[in-house]
Amino acid sequence: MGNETIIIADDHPVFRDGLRTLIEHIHPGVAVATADTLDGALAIARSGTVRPSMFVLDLFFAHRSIKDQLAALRREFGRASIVVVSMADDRATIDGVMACGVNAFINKSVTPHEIGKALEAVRQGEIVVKVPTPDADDTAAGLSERQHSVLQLIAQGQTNKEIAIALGISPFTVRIHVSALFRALGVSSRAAAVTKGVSAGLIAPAH
Amino acid sequence: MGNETIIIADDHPVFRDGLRTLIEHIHPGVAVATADTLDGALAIARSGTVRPSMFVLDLFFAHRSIKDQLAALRREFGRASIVVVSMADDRATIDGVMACGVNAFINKSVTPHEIGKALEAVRQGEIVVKVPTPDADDTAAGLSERQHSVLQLIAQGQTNKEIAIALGISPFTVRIHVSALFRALGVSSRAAAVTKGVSAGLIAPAH
DNA sequence: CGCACCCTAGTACGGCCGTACTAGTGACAT
DNA sequence: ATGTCACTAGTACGGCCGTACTAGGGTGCG
Repeated sequence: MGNETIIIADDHPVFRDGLRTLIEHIHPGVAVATADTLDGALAIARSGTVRPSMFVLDLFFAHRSIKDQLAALRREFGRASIVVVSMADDRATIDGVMACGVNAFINKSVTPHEIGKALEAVRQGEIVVKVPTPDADDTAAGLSERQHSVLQLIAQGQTNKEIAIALGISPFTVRIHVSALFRALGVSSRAAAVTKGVSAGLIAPAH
Repeated sequence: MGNETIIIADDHPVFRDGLRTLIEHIHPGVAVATADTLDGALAIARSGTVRPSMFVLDLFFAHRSIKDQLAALRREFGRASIVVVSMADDRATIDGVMACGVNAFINKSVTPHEIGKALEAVRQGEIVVKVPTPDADDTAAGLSERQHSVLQLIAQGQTNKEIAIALGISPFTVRIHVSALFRALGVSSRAAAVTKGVSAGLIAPAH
């Protein structure tokens, strides 16, 4: 039977151990390996005689997102489930991660019981997104879709002209969105908008 | 003997439980209570017959910092140790928290063993700052002190003129620092500098 | 239908931004 | 003492920013 192997990668030891205990409790019999880096997890995955059945990965390692490496991981371990856990709970981050072909996104504020249920659902083949406050569509606090896009591009340091090209609209229109965005956030500069956006969980310090 | 009470408050259940297990293991006999909000922790603290000997508090609850409430907590529970745990590890955040009169700041990436040692040291009356990479004085990656100050003020959305007033120097000099800062960060706009600073852990999305 | 809201586009204007120069001071190391 | 580096101050200039107007099209609601 249980030649299942689950690999956990998280650079927060307490959370990592908690996750391990949790999985070993709900899935007795499966082999659980842990690592504190994505590379460590990969080393374990490639060295084993059996391929891992599931990855449980933190999205951020030392402030760096592993989002760019998820697609490659998906290709290399086509049969394995990939579960991403993260502090983030904003729509943009979740969408970006799910678009990489992972099986689940679970916020770290979710209770162990809920995490267990989610992992079980993933094992059954389900695609799962689990956040503590289940509001899948409140993209932002009063921000329109366009304003949210503009905010993300502003956070990347793009000028109005560059944003216009990126969105395929006129620079004049971009200005409208920028002004409306500032009004919505209660700020009056790009820099302030970025900090406000980060602290409000609207955007993530990507890359 | 052990009429000691330790109260843990963290909105991440897995981490919270891990912390509880850790403390119960190294300090068998103490009463450990947990809450998922600061208010919950306060309710426990005020209702108990004995005053808690130690608080272990997450700095962020649902993106909101409890920094503003630390000083009041310090006043109300003068005899208790206050330990702040957080994802953050930047100098600005740590300094801000320590200035509130807490006994310790521990980053969540620190190993359970190190956390245990730190908590023990706090119980002995020590002031402890524990981060995974123990470099208490590399304020920033190549940024001078002035550049770091300027970056923080930029993140607050302040103009060069406002920064000049805040630092007591000429707006012209501020420009010099801004340009140098951009060069150091490899960006060319204030907004990009903020995201870069956040993702590099140089600044925290305060308030 | 009228109203609200979002997105679009443009003009005008004052102001701030960011860079490139020059130039002086103090600290610290070789 | 010579060089390096951080910090200070100023001038000049092109460009981008943010706001305030006008103005039209689309969608959904009562």
